[in-house]
Formats: sequence, C-alpha cells, structure tokens
Amino acid sequence: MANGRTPRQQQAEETKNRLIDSALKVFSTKGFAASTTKDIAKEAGVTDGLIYHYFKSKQDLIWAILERHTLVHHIQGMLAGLKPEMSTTNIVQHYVRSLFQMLKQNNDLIVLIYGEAQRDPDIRDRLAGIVSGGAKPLAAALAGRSRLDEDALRHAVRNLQFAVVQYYLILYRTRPDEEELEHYLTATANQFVTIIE
Amino acid sequence: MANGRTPRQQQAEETKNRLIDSALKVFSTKGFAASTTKDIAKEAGVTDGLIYHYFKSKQDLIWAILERHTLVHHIQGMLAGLKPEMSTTNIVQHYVRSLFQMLKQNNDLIVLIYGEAQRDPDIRDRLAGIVSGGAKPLAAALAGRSRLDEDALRHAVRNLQFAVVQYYLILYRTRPDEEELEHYLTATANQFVTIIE
Amino acid sequence: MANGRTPRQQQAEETKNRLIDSALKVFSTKGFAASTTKDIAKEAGVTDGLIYHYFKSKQDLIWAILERHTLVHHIQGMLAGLKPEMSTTNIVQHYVRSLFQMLKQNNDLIVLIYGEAQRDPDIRDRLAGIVSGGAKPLAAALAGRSRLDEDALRHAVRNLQFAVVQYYLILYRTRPDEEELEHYLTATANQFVTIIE
Amino acid sequence: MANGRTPRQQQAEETKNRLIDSALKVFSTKGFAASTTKDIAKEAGVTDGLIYHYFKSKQDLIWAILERHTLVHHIQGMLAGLKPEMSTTNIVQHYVRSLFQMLKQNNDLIVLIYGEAQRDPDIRDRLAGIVSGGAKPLAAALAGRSRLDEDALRHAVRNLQFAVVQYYLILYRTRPDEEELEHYLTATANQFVTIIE
DNA sequence: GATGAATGAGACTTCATTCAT
DNA sequence: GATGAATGAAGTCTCATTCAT
Repeated sequence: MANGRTPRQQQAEETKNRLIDSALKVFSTKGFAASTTKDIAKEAGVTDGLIYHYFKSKQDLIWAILERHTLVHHIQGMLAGLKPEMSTTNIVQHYVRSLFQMLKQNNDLIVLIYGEAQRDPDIRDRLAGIVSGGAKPLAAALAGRSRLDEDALRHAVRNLQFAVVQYYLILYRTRPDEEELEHYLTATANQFVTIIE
Repeated sequence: MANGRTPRQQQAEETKNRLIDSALKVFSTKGFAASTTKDIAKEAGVTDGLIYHYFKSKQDLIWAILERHTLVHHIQGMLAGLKPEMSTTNIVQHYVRSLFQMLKQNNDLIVLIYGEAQRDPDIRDRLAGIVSGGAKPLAAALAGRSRLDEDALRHAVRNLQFAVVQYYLILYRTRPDEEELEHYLTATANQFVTIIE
Repeated sequence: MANGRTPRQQQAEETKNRLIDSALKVFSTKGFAASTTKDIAKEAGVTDGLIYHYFKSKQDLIWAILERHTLVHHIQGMLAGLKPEMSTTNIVQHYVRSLFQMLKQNNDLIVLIYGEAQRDPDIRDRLAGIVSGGAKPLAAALAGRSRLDEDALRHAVRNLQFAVVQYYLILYRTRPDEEELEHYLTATANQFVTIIE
Repeated sequence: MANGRTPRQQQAEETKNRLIDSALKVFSTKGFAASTTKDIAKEAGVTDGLIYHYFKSKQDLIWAILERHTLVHHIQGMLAGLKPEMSTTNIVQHYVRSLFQMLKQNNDLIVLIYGEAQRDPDIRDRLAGIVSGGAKPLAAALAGRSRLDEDALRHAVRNLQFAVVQYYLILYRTRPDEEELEHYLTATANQFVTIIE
C-alpha cells in the first residue's frame, strides 16, 4: 500500500521491463529488422501476443528501450568522481576509463544505437545527443585549464570520445585484450592532454 | 581479340554491375535486412528474378559489393599526393582532407559497412582491415618525424581516423556544414601534429 | 419482497443490459465479424474480461440482443392506433408512417439483422418472422375492404413492407431528406390503396 | 499474336480472374470480414501469397470484383427484349421476370453487395446506383403509358424493384418454391399495372 | 539473357477467450 | 462482480527464391 501498487501491477511492470530488456538484447544481437517478435517473446519467457498488450508495435519497443535507458545518468555518474584538485592528466585518465566502463556496461544499448543510427534519423539524433551530452561536461571541467579556445576544445573532446567509442566497437568488442586496452587508454589520454595543455 | 567479349557478354556484365551498384545503394539506405530484392531489381531497372541469374542469394550480393569496392586503391590514392619534402603539418592536413573526400565519395559503402559490421563478423573484419589499411601508410610516412614510439604513433593515427570517420557519419552526413567542417579538419589535424611532434 | 433484488443484482443487470446495448451498437456499425469484444467492452465502459462473466461467447451476444429486442411489441404498437372507422387510405397511411418510425427507432437492430441475415440462417429466419409478423395484422385489418383474394393481398402487403424497408435502408439512411420522404410515403400508400381497392 | 497477348499473359489474366471469382464466391458466402485470404486462395487453387501478386490487399479484391461485374449490361440486356408493340402488362411481366433471372444469375454478387452495403459507404453508393440504373429505363419505357406523373412513376418503379429484390433475398433464396414464385411475380406485375394505368 | 508468375515459409499483428487476483 | 494480464490460434501480408517460358 505504501507505494499504491498492487502485487498484480508490480508483476505487470516487471513483465513489461523484461520485454524491454529482452528486446534490447535481441535487437543488439541481430539488428532491429532481422529480429522477430517471436525471438523477443521467447527471450522474455512469454507468448508472442503479450508484446502487443504492452506495446503498440515492434517499432514501439525501440522507443521504450530508449526511454528506459537514457545513459544520461551514466554520463553524469562518470563525471561525479572528478574533483577540482585532481590534475588535468588525472581527470582525463579518469574520464576515458569511466567512458569505457559505461560502454561495456551498456554494450547492448550502444551496439543497438550505433547499428540503427545509420538508417533511423530519430536514433541518429539520439546518438548525436548522447555524444554532446558526454562532451559538454568534460569540456566544462577542463575550461580553465586549457590553452585551447572554446571551439578547439570542443573539437578535441568530441574527437576523444569518438575515438574511444570506435575503439570499443570495432577493436575491443571483437577481440578483447585488456593489456592492449590499458596501453591504448593511457596513450590516448596522455595524447589528449598534450593537445590541450 | 580486341576484348574477346561478345556484345551479349558485355551487356551481361553491365547488368551485373548495375545490380551491384543498386544493391549497394539500397542496402546502405535501408540496411541489409530491411532491403528487399524487389527494391534492388527496381532500382536497377530489371525484374525480380534476374538477380538470381547473377547471384546465388541476397547475401551473395553483399560479397559482390565488397569484392567490387575494395577501398584499398582509394586509400593508396589518398597517400599518393604525399611528398617527402612536405611539412608534417601539410602531410596531416592533406591526409585528413583526403580521408574525408574518400568518405564522401564512398558514402554508400561506408554507411553499409558501418551499419552491418555490428552483426556480421565478416564485415566487421573487413572494417578492421580498412581501418588498419589506412592507418599503416600514414604511420609509415610519419615514422621518422615523430617523437612518439611506434606503438603510441599507431594509437594516435588510429584515433585520428576513428574521429574523422565518426565526425562524418554522425555529424556531417546528417547536417552538412562546410564552414564548420573546415574548422574541424584544421583543428583536428593541428591537434594531431601537437601530439606527435 | 418489493422487488427481491439486492443492489448488487440490480447493478449486475444494468451492466448486462449495457453490454447488450453496446454490442448492438457496435455490431450494427461494423458488422459482427469485424467487431471486437474490446470495442464492445470499451463502448460499455467495462473491461474486456467482464463480457465473459455475462455471456458465453461473442456469438452469444447476438442471441442476447435478439432476445431483448423482439420488435413484436413495436409492430403491435404500430397497429394499435388503427380504428375500424378509419378509411382504408387512412389506415394505410398510418401504417407506412408507423413502420417508418419503427425503422428509425430501431435503426441499429434493423441494420444488424439485415446485414447479418445473409450469412446467418438463424437471423434470416428471424428476419422472415419479422416480415410476416408485420404483414399479417395489416392484411387482417384490410381483409374485408379489398377486392383482392387472400393470396394476392398477402403479396401486396409484403411488397409494401419490402419497399418501405429498402427505401429506409438504402436511400433514407444514407441521405435523409424529409420532404422527399413525405412524398414517397404518401405516393406509396396511395398506390397501395389503388391496388387493393 | 492476333491480340498481342502471349500465352503467358493470358494465363496470368485467367489466374487473376479466377481469384476474383473465388473471392466473390467466398465473400458472398461468409461476408467480407469473416472470409480469409486462405479461403480464397484455396478456392482458386493457388497459394496464399499469389493474391498479393495481383492485388494490393484483401479490400482491393472487393474493388476488383465490383469493377469486373458491373451489372449494367445485365440490366440493359433485361430491357433489350422490350418492344414498343407489347402491352403494358407484357412489358412489366417481362421486366420482373428478367430482373429475377438477373438476381439468380448474379446471386453471389447481389448477396455480397447487399450484405456489405450496410457497413461500407462506397458499396452502399454502388447499390444505390444499381437500383436507379434499373429503375430509369423501365420508367422511360412506361412514360407515355401511365396516368402517373413522373415523380409518382419513379416511386412506383423503385418500389417494384425493391420488392422483387427483397423477395429474392429473404424468401426465395432460402427456400426456393417455383410455384409460389410464379404466383408472386404475376401478382406483383399485375398490381403494378393497376397502379400506373 | 530476361521475365514475372508462382511458391511457401514466416513475419507482424489481432483477438476471442481464460483465469488468477 | 470486476479487472486486465496472459494465452494461442489464426489472419493479413511480405519476401527470398524457383522456374517455365
């Protein structure tokens, strides 16, 4: 009674969430078009028809996924550990590692978004939003510390992000190599510091 | 023996090439799974069944596309203009602009490969190949000029490529802005030079 | 013993009746096969499942509708206003207008029955019953006043009914035109009198 | 070669026509909504998918049916036998019998149109057109012979048609009785002559 | 070489019906 | 009595693929 949700409603919400999670998993594995509602239902352990009790269409599942997984709080979390007294190098090292953690933790979502962005303008917009959502706070944190003007700093930060994400998607995801990763992140962060200082 | 091909053979080859080009266009627009053979046939101006006279299956068209468009010669062309007497800055500026030109000229192929790479391991390998295919020659050209060791230089070059490609796919392609592009390429090239020198 | 029904029983009966009325409305609008139980429940302002608390099946709703709306008393009411001292013309004029009123007042039911009669033999029988139910009393009222033999009179009365019902269903219902209707009913009644006198 | 259609095209057209005929048969039996495309395909002896090679949708089949079976030439044929020297009675007798023949010969189409007219405005319009298409020529043929004014004659003719069609749909079709039919048609025609002379 | 009719598997979606709460 | 989550069968439609012409 505390939260006004009956057990029945709670279970319904659980089922709905399970469907969203299953859809995310299936979509990210096969791509949206190649995924079937049957796959999703089976993954969620329910029958086909139930999807349409909760969602208007297969496409609707994509919106539900994006609504549920905003990434925004992940990005904010990433920057929570940043403290003013840290050195620039420390800040950047912390940032690239946090970003990489977030990519790993949200692997399915990232893969889904990058995969579908090429053909769905709405998702492409979403992706652009995520990119700038991550870039802005770091640019702000580094504002006073850099010899670059605002514009150049923005470019640099965005390039940093692009590079790390691509490294994850193309190289790391296929053949994870933790040692190589460590070198890569360290080198990339240091090179970034060279640029801005 | 001039060319040893009858007019019929020539026409057949033309038709086949037209089908490959049409498939590339359609696949890059809708994605492989969401494209239909009917779409492709219509785009090529032939009837449905003819595809199966030239190709074993829809999937086979992907292989044919990749075989026909290697990008390798594009990448080599990119570097053809590089001359030993150019300054490092000039070399890098030339490189990022050539790379960007290549992306624009091969838009469909790039979009197709990036879109399908997430779900087709063969294509992912192909993508990885392209990436290193582009990175190696630039790394070689810069070898003697950089204070970085080989490993760090490789990371830097790869990051440069990742960044430019992402910039193209996510930002430029959706809303082309030539002025902003110019700033971006200049800044990115310069920042890269800062790293390696 | 006043009425011997608890409030709950009363409410149950109300709900059931509301469901029957809603079903009639929906069926007559979309036809039986194209109507969904969800439509009906929504129209009645209850949830899907409740229908099956009151009715065995969707088909069962049709029976319930037909049971509740017999039309018999409407037809009898139609003839209640007939008095022996009225002229034949007056009787017939009164009859066609009463019949038309009944059609308007029972529009949904009439549309439903005519629409479904083609594919449901039970409903076709019901329709035949309605037709003769209306024809017999008029034939009786006119028995002594006509030069026609019983058989011919029956045909004439039935044709009168058929014509008026069709006029309602095909012409009036789609584009009501009260003036034209008035002409039509007057002419039709007069022509009928010409036949039987 | 004579007509420029290859045997292949001819067979395709036959298949298409067979599908239209099958659809008409199935629709008129079960009604549009309750008919399945599988029913239609089976009736035509082809597989489900082929329907969509020839028609855009199930609904499209209705339009194709209506286009193919105009009834207009049937109605004109009905009146072809009318000759100026025939007596009015003969003309009307001929007309009602021709009309009835047409109903029997086009049973499926008539049943379909009457059944769907209640819920499809387009079909209702089509039905209204058929009704007036049949009424006008008879009214014209009788114009000089009747004491009725134009308006009254139109009403009378329309009522005649309505009555015969309803008789066919409701009474005859369910339990055909040739003797009773003969009485009915004779009586109805005679009564009509009484009205107009 | 080219056509397009035909197939058949399977996709998305709807919906009557059941049942635990 | 009332709810609405869940089922599962079936329906419309799509599409890769085959093949006779």
